[in-house]
Amino acid sequence: MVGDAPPERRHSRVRAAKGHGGLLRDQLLDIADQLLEDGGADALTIRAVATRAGVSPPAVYLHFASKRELVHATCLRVWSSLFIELEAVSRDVADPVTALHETCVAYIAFGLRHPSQYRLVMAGEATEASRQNEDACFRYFRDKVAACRDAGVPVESKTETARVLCAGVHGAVSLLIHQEHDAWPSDSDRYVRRAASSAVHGALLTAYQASTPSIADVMRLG
Amino acid sequence: MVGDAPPERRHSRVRAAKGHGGLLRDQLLDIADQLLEDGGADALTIRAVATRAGVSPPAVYLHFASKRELVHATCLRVWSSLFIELEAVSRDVADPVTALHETCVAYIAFGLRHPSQYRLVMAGEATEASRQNEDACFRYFRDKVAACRDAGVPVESKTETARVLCAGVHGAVSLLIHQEHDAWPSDSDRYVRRAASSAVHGALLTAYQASTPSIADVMRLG
DNA sequence: TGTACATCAGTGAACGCGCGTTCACTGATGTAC
DNA sequence: TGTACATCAGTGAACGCGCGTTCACTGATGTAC
Repeated sequence: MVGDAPPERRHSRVRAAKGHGGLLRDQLLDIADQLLEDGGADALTIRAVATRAGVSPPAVYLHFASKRELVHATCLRVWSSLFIELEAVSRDVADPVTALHETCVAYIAFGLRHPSQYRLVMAGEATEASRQNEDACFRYFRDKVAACRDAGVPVESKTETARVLCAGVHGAVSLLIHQEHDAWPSDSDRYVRRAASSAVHGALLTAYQASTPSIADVMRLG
Repeated sequence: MVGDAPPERRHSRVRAAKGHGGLLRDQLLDIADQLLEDGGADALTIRAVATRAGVSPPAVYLHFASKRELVHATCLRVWSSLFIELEAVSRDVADPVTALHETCVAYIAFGLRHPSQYRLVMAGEATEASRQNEDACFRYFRDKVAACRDAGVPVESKTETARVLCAGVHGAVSLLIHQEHDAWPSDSDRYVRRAASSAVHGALLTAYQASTPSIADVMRLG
């Protein structure tokens, strides 16, 4: 190297105009989301967010009282976009079982499309609001199950059935996102639909057929 | 306080006899397991293990080259005890579908009995050996599915079927262990059997019935 | 049987790291007089 | 129109924490001569 390197500006972001400090807040949340995508939950630190925003670490505290609150706000965004996708997908489906299935497909697909975000909201430490969202999600599925029952599908307990259903879709996401991406099934769409179908069939079948399955049992169904 | 407190011995463990340094290794692994149970993965630190063993932190390095290796050894223990329980449960079951179901029950029950250990091996960073164990576990389930097919159950792809099955049982564990313990279903045994039954029914049914489920579809099965 | 010595199972103090967080300060900008 | 001032959006340096890990050292013990 010849000569000194030019002194680098570490904090490159231009300061917001006087009434518009809140602009940084939105940008920080975008960056938090991006960091999750790039490096997982461990990459989501106050310092990393600040650096990528071109700002000093203390600047983050102008908008979030603690790291916990930043993470919390990030989680709320994830839940919100999940709910939007879920609601969009079954809005015009008349058959309640098909609607339930499409909901499951959308749920699993969302999880696989946003693995780090999914891990964060499901496996992260549970704040009060995040648990409320989990509950809301559970109730969403339970209502879909209730619609099936109203249409004549025999369901003994919609809560228990919804629980097993949630276990199925959650597992379909969770199983994959905890593995290397190159171990995923080649036909991702096929896997999603199959897992969703299995969850729906399994949950609804077990809703009134609670005995230990045997081969005669299974053969009769097919 | 009157007078000085007696100088406390920070490292209380009596040193092992000369040829028996390896005794500490086993004890450290027991303690690692216990720490997981008591405080989850975050509580598993070199310092905590050493402290609880009544030993200084560097002593741990006499038996494990790094924290990673300690964690790895802990994981291997977990896998090993899981396999033992899985194999015990279906050894004398003739009906292959029932055997599969009992395997699922044992898997889910194991996960719920050892939540922190389960999280560690499934959600922790994947070492080479831990992935080999995951593979072995998957193959175990796939072989059980193959046995069902050999007995006449129509299964198009045993790999895909096993994948969906694993998703089901994994989800049944994962869904609960990421929640507060007091949000768990009151009748844990009932939940386990129901989830296992759902996973088996769902996976085997979807093994040849891959179309989008509808209400007519479900009614016909019941 | 005595003794020098190698070995073994540890200790104690410290290092460096990245992290969340705090604190005193700054410099531009809109506003009241 | 000029100017003092309050406000706002930040900065820079530092603190304390727990962590994994290293390094020089120690003291008991079995063993060779």
